[in-house]
Amino acid sequence: MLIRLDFKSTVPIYLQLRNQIVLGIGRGDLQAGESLPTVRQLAQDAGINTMTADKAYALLKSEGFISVDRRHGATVNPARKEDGAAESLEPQLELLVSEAGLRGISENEFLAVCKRVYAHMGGLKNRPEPGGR
Amino acid sequence: MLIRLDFKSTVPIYLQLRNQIVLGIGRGDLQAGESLPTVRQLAQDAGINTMTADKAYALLKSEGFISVDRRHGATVNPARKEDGAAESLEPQLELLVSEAGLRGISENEFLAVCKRVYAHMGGLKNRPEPGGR
DNA sequence: TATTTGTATTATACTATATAATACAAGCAA
DNA sequence: TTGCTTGTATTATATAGTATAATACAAATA
Repeated sequence: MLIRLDFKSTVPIYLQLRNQIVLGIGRGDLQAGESLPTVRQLAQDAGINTMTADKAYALLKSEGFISVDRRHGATVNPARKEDGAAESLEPQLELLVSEAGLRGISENEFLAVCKRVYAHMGGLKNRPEPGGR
Repeated sequence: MLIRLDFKSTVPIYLQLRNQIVLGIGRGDLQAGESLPTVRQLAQDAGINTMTADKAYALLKSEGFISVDRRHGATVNPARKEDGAAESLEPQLELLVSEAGLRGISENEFLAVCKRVYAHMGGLKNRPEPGGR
């Protein structure tokens, strides 16, 4: 998967890296169970320090999005239902909705954008059962 | 409007301040045309430095959300339609949707949360016409 | 005229971020 | 076993963002 970093951005590199990987999973570029490059490989490809790449992996690991195993390297975790996940979305959405409103975006427009985003994010289709092979 | 700051947070104070004001507008606590406290008043109320409060106002001003006039102080701008506003939402929503997906939230659940948020955000109801006094 | 306003300047301190240079134990391949 | 790669940790250093304090000033107000 191609990682693109913006060194001019105010967003820290390790966070950009983490976000790109999350987006990669959302888009379907990265599948559950798939291996991620080693921290050294990733750091070299992106032209950054090993510890910065490690920081991104550590964050993803702490969020439960990837598993790091010395034998298999880092692998993508399958989506798993977290308690109160929907509720924890609310604060972020409240801010986003408020900003959108100030920019003249109506509720219907907002929902339309959400649906449009889902339409081209093939990575997280509703999986029927986690047990399904 | 009550401003609540978390000094333990990694989110900078000036950003928390800016977000709280945006949320206040979204909720309806602050109406278009309404005056905001002076930077000195706000700084004193919140127990922070004047320049930190100023930084929040400067940001809100640069975003076009408030107007600062030496005669009337800072006032809330009415929502105005920006070109490409809906499109600029997409990157943020893509990330949020990806994160939600990884936390086991389906598209329908996500949309339900959006609607729930809109339901209790009275501040940005679809105004019929900007000219409608 | 005196006060309050937004805004700017300077200096200082703290923290987060990023890098470099190593180091080490666990696992793997020869 | 030996050598290599892995994730991870440590230490040191540099830079930038954030926050504060102490002033200052012109514009506007009372």
